[in-house]
This record gives sequence, C-alpha cells and structure tokens, in this order.
Amino acid sequence: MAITDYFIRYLQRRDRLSDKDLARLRALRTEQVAYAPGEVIVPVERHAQRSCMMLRGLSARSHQLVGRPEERVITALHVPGDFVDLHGFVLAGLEHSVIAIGPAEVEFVSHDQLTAITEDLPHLTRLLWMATLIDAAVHRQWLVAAASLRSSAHLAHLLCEIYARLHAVGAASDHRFALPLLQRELADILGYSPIHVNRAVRDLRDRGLIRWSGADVTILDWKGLATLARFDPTYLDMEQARR
Amino acid sequence: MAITDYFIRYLQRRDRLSDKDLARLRALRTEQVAYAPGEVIVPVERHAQRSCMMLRGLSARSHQLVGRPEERVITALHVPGDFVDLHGFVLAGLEHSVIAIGPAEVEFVSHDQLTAITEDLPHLTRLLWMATLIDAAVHRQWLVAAASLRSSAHLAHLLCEIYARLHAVGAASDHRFALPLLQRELADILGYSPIHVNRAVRDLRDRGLIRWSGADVTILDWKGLATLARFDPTYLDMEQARR
DNA sequence: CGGCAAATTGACACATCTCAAAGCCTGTGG
DNA sequence: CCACAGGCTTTGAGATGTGTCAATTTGCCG
Repeated sequence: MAITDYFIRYLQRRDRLSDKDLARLRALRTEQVAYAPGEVIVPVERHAQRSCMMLRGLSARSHQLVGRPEERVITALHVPGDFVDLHGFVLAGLEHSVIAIGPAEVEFVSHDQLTAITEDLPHLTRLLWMATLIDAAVHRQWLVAAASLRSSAHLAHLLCEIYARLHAVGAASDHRFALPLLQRELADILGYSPIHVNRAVRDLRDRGLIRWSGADVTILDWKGLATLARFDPTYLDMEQARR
Repeated sequence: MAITDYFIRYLQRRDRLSDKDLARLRALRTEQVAYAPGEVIVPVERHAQRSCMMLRGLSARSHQLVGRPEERVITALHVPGDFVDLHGFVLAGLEHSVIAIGPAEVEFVSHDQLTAITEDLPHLTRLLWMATLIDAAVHRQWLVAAASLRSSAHLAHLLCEIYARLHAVGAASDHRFALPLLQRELADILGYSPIHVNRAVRDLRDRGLIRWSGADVTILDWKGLATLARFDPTYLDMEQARR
C-alpha cells in the first residue's frame, strides 16, 4: 500500500476530498525508505527540501538537550498516515530530529510538490495545514497530561492516544497493537526516569488494565484505562467538517 | 495602532511581504474588543466564525480538566502580534478557551476573509500557516522544559521566552516588561502548585536574577537566567527566509 | 480604617529520582 | 545443545523535589 493511502484515509476521515485533490495526492512522486530502530530519519536541519509521511512502524520527534548530549526529550510520536515533518515545509528550520521507533518505513515528498499544491489547490492546502494543527493539538494535550496526571495515569493516556490514532487509520483493532517502545524511550516521552516508567507499567498491569509483553500491547479494560487517564479524544479533531 | 501592525511586524521579521500581501492585510476588516482580567475571549466552541489577534496585554489558552471543574491547565501564552486562535480557522473545534491575562485587547478577523486569503494569496497563506506552526514549536519547547527542567529553571525558561517574544515585536526592551500573571496562573502554566511557584520566584529573586514586584518584571542578569533555563530561542523561528 | 485577595512561610506527606544490584531475554559462538 | 555476553527489565533503599494544609503577612481598594 502506498503511504498516500493511509494519509488519504487520515484526511477523508475529516473532510471530503474533491476529485482534483485526490488526483493530486495520488500523483505525488515519493521516495520510500526503511529504517532500523533508533536510526535518524530527519536530522536537525535548516531549509529542508522534503518532508516524510509515516508508512510503517513508529517515529518520534527527538530533542537533544543543550549541554547534556546523552539526554533527550521526545515531544511527538507518529503512526502510519501521519505527515511527520510537514511543518518543516513552512518553518525555516527544525529544532529536533525525527528518529525511528522500532523498524520503520517512511515516504519522502519534495517541498517543490507541496509548494505547487499551495499555489493550485487552496482546499487541499487547508487540509495539509489542518494535519499540522492536529499535531499541535496533540502537543497541547501532552502538556495537559504532564501537568495534571500522575505517572500511571500519564502512561495510560499515552496508550489510549496511540491506540485511538492507530485505530483511526485502520492500523489496529481489538484493543491490541504493536508498540516497540523501549522503557528508556517511554521515559523520554513522559518525562520520567526509566525506573519510574517501569513502576507505572507494572501498576497498570497489576490493576488488570493492560497486558504488555515485548512489543505487544493489549488493552484489557479500555473503559478503566480511559477513565484513569481522563482520556477524551476530542482533541484529535476526528470530525467530518468543511475546511 | 491597529493590531495588524504588530502582526505585520511579526511576519516581516520572518519573510518579505509582497505589496499584494501587505495590502490585503491592511484591508482586513476587524473588530476590536477589550477584556478585563480573567474574562473569556474565545469559549470552547465548534466551527468558530472568527479568530483573534492580540493587540494589548496577554491571553492564554486554558484547558478545563474533565471532572475537576476548578482545575485548569494553561498550554500557551500570547503576546501582542500573536494570531491567537488562528488554528480555529482550520480545526473543526477548539478544545480549550482563550482567556485574558490581566487587562487585554484583541482584534477579531472573520474566517470568511481568511478563506479568501487562502483562495487568492498562496504566499500569505503559507505565512499564516507558519504562525500556527511557531505556536506548535513553542508547545514542543514547553514539553521539553517540563520534562527536563526543575521548577526554578522552568520558570526562568518561561520568563526568557516571554521577554524574547515581547522584544521581537517591539513590546519590551531593557529586560523589563509587564507581566500581570497571578502566581495561581503561573502554576497553571508550569504545572506546579501555587506554593511551589512562589518558592521558584523567590529562588530566582534570591539568586539576583530577576526583580518582580506587582506586574513589573525586570531581568537583572539575562545571561544567568538564560543559562539556568538553557534557553535557546531557535525554536521561535525568527529568521528571514523564503516561505 | 477594614476587608479581601494574593503572596509568603513552615511543617509534613507523597511522588519521583538516583544509585546499585539482580533477573530476564536473545543472539552468538563453541 | 550449552555457555556466555549484552542490553533491557525489574526490584530495593535512600535522597530530593513537589504537593497539601494551615497560618501569617502584604498590598490594594473601598
């Protein structure tokens, strides 16, 4: 399946695509590349020439801390169908890198083609814009979660969100999904020490809310997990609307 | 001064505006409204019909927590020149409200006019897009700060950022600015208890880094404050570039 | 002057971090 | 098939950061 299929599904869940919009998306020339776990997909750079969509696996936006080379913070996770670094198209530079979480495959689109879309197709342009704004809404929700939830609930929120996003593009069902995240990476996402993340995982397990072995996650009690996390998917903006 | 002047300065700091772009911005029909401290400027709503730019004072994006009516989290602060809820133009709904921090004045722009810009002026459209992406970059930096800085350094980071943003649009100089933030609001921003925020403020004062009385903040030692906060303004994307 | 909201302080409880060590998986070479 | 190495996970104990509660002080405004 071409990545654009996932991305088209992502868009169509939120608005109707005209024939013109669809045709242009399908005609995009792209380059597919596969990455090993931990590899850098997009480096910190200025004036990037292309952006990537997620095709398979997961990726993350990783911020290196100044003066502490071995520490980093992950500010976003991306699932298939996400236009991962579309914001690099409009910004002068990326202040973070994009790395593979587990084995991952992405598809690159040149900025020339994106510029052409903005010149010709206002509606599709607004939908691309929308995709970056949903990322921003997720950032805000992560801020809310970080400020208002204790460790177990915070982890629960992340799991609810990832499942909701995977499910929305048809990449997960039955409350099961692959999550090849190391606990160290989870710590970089949630802002805890790896040890504390481990305790949070155990807590959710002990409460009978999840099963997690290797990269396999099963949500045993969706309602319980969502209640603990106070999860409300409104922020993912998955609503049909004219944009 | 019309708000558009601040916003135009915001844009011109980052790219060249064509005569057409400028003319369209200057021709925007807007409605100015003033608000008292704490008042709601934009409610939680679906399918908003207008968005607002910051003219005077400060505003914040406030998230009500589900099931805890008296608690909230603030995920963004806006200074004059910011197009505060421009994201409401493309999203189906806002999951937060916008409130006044101290006395504030904003200028509303109808979404009809924004739609027209996206139909006619691709370059200006990309610049509007950029403005929302800079907000997203600020969200990410807040996530990094929350995950990697202890309370005093976290507060220091916020002060550095606010000053940098005010200074960038000419709304502050000499390391002094008005910051009519209650410590309770500061707590909602940083994710600490008001008591702990108070300790952080005192710490920065005791170290001789800032003076803060009433709404008046003076940064006594910019270098020291920025070092403590590991502040690097790159994420504000204040660079001339073709977009 | 009085009243109220905000800022400040102290003491104690709870959450999370750090360091250290032990257990578990998986791939590899003998 | 087994032994081993290495990375990841899990556990424990003590140090530090932050939250909560209660009380006092400050500053503003009527």
